Order: sequence, then C-alpha cells, then structure tokens
Amino acid sequence: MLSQKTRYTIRALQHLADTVGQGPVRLDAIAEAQNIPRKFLTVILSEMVRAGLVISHRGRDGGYELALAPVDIRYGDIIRLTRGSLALVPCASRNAYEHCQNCLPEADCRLRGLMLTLRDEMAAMLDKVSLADAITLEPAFAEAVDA
Amino acid sequence: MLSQKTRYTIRALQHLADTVGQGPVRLDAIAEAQNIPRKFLTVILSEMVRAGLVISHRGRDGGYELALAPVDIRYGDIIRLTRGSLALVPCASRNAYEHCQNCLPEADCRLRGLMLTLRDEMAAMLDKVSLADAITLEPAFAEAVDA
DNA sequence: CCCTTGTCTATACAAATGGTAGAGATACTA
DNA sequence: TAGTATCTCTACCATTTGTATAGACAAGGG
Repeated sequence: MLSQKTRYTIRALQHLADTVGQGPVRLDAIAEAQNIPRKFLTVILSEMVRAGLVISHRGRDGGYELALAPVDIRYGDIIRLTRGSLALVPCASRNAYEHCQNCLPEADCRLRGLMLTLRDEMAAMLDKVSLADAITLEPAFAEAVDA
Repeated sequence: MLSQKTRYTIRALQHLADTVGQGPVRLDAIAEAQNIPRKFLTVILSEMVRAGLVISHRGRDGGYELALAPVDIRYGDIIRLTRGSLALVPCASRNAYEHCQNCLPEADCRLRGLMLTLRDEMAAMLDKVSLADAITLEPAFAEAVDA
C-alpha cells in the first residue's frame, strides 16, 4: 500500500501541476483544495522542496510551484522518492536494493524472481504517466473476476 | 511492500508445493528449510489451514500438505489472502474496497484512476503464475534505468 | 518594522508488525 | 492406557512505522 503521506504528496503535486502558470500557490490553498491536514502538508512540501521537485517563495504572495514541467514528473518518480522503491520486496528494488531478512540465498528465491518481474511491469506503467497526463478515471475491468 | 509474514507464507507454500506427493511435511522441516522462525510459522500455517489452502495432520508422521494442486494456487490468491488486496490504495481494491480517508470525491481522484489501472495490470500478472510454475530468477531489465 | 508565509526540530500517539509463551487438543504406537 | 510427537489456539509483548501537531524561527515585501 502507498502510505497516506505518499498519497497526499501525489495529490499536492497534481494540484501544483493543475495550476501551472498561475504563480505560487499558498499552502493553505492546497491543503483546503486537496483535503490534507495543514501542518502535515508543511512537512510534505518541505520535503518536496528539498528533493527539488517544488520551489517555494516566502513572504507576501508566497507559496509553492513546480520546479519542473508537469510532463517531466512521472508517477514512478514520485513513488520512488517518497517510498524509496516501487518493488514489493526490498531485494527486488532496482533503485534501493536491500537484502531481505530471513530469506533464502537470492539466487534460489522464486519470490524474488517473481517480484523483479512485477517491479519491472509496474515501473513500465508508472513511468509512462506524468503529472501532465489525464487519467482514465474508471478503467475497464481487465480480467475476469473468477475465483 | 509485502510484509515479512506474507513473504514467509509464500515461501512456506512453495515448499509444500515442491514436496507434493511426499506425504505431510513437519513444521520444523519447513521452518528450517525456508529459514522462518518456528513459532511464527505455527501462526502462519494455522491461518493457511483455516483459509483452506493447507491440510494438517497431527501426531506421529503428521505435518502439513497443500489442500489444492499447486497449479490451482496462484500468487494473486495468496497475496489477496494475506494482505487483503493487491491494490496500492484501499479505494482501488476490486476485492476489499475501502474508502480512503481525507480523499477527494472518488469520481475526481486521478490517483484512484491510475491505481485502478495498475491494480488490474498487477492482478493480470500475478494470477497467471501459480505455485506449479517455474519462475525466471533474474528477468531482463525491461526498461532503461534513466532518471 | 511588521505582516505574511514558509522552515525546522521535536514530540505525541496510535496502529501495525514481528515474534514469543505456554497450555491444550489429537493421533499414532506400544 | 500411557506416552510421545505433532499441530492449535489465545494471549501477550516489544519495536517500528505512520500520522499528525506544536511552536519557535527565518525570510521576503511593503
């Protein structure tokens, strides 16, 4: 699961993407529009500033804006940034590899093999979609629901 | 991420799949071969018995064996069972839907739209692979590593 | 100078996670 | 029927993680 914080982060960035060209957006405006606790959002946005995705302006008429064009911020990037990795197990991360505790030798671990493949598929999809993209709000249910 | 418990569960079931036809496997044998804490494994296997995936036998020469043929236990099933859902956000679960806290109206939530699509892709893949399948241990790196 | 707005560090608190303890229930075997 | 091997169940605990807040501070603009 994505943590609540990651979800807030994504929604905040989407908000900034949607208001590109309108100057800095105040924290309170984002918090209200996106239904994110104000104080928590300060933490989140500060991290985004430090990470270089967002630029902040202090003082009157201050606020936040994206540091990059929306098309250059892909969902895969955001999730890697906030969560460390796309993978479902630490040892299947291409990006933030970590040895699993209490595991088998990796060369023998079928779970790892499977999770590597899955990670690659997830990455392929999440790196195709950026903050500039419209998103199908209710995709067709790809597979049958049997079993 | 998959929890440690989910990973242990999968490895335990793989072990049982690999020993099909050899009679019940004792808990200690599984714990040792799969490097899983013994006491924790008792909890895990009891749950699998209750869930109907595993059959247990007590007394001398007792142990555990799969209740179904390996080919009928798909990774998707196991993850749904132990984790509740394949989805990365509660509101994108086909199986264990839950409303997200502090969210926007769902009809407007682009994150939800994206996560529904992703869930469907993950499900399609994880429901193709069962405990009977060999798994590529180190798949080709599908996408470039740029950015 | 003062108001507005962002920054930073420390905390509080709740929930989930990983793991253990130990008494009990069955089943086989002698 | 005793005895031993094996799984079963409830409760419990410690640690980590996740969510959120408090409050003092820094900086920009008029």
